[in-house]
Amino acid sequence: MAATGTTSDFTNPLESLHGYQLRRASNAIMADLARGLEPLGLRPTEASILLLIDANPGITQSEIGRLLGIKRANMVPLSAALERRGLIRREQMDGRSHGLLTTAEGAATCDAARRIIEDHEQRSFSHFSPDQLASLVAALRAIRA
Amino acid sequence: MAATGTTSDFTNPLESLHGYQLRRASNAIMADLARGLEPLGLRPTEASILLLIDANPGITQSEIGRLLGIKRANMVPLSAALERRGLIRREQMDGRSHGLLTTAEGAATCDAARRIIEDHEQRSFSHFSPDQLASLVAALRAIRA
DNA sequence: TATTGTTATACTCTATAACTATA
DNA sequence: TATAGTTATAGAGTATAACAATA
Repeated sequence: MAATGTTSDFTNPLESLHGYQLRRASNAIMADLARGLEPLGLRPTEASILLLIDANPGITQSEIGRLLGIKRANMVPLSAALERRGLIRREQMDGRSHGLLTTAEGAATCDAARRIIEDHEQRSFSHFSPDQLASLVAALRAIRA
Repeated sequence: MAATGTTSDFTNPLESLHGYQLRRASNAIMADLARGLEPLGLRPTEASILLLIDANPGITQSEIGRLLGIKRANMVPLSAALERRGLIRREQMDGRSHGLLTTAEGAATCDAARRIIEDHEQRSFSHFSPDQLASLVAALRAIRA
């Protein structure tokens, strides 16, 4: 075959691996979302934490970590950054734990993030039929568990 | 509801996002594969490079990077580590590029990696029907593009 | 001019160990 | 004893900018 540039002259044995396909798709999706959120100064992880606090006022760092699969220790700089930027605040709970809440600015930023995420989801997944999407999500949930 | 520990008392708005499901599934899969490859002293990225060299003797670093989505600059320490361990060797091509080849030990390690990866794929994806797997791969490829 | 390999560097995410204070 | 928050640290992966040598 002539080197037209449309295909590769190399064989990629990874392409037949489902795990590889999953990783490449995930990386592509996350990179696109990161670009979308950039104007807000939020990374995907920070946005996910903000959404979770907004939906669960008073939730603790540890609880967020459990829900999102983020280690307790790694939650510290993440929530500290959101607090420093005035997007969330802390409220003492029982002496060893604080509940997290969005500030007015945080709630507004959260709304903006939600719109960007929705737009991103539309762009990324609107090509699929409802049936295809349902079976995709079912597969992804099964893989996670 | 009583706090039985079987469900969460919190609402997770991320769960309805396909991108989030994709990332969590990808992270779970890659963590499992990393555990499987650990006895070989290979990380998933290193194993993927080794497989690609074994399937394409003489392939260059830059070509591998293009196929796997790894930047040229980031390929340097990766192939250097494989060479230092005696799993691959370089062969001068045209003065500015070298072809990469697996050594005998590298080919053997590659075989072992392939077996571990196959086992991992079986464990992770054998629950799905061929139809489900085909539509999953089609979806993941579409998302990547 | 474009490409290969390289160095240097920084950022994001993840992981573990260990400590304090509180329940 | 278990949990919440924290500090310190390390390791993967990814990103950009810049350079020399070569095509």
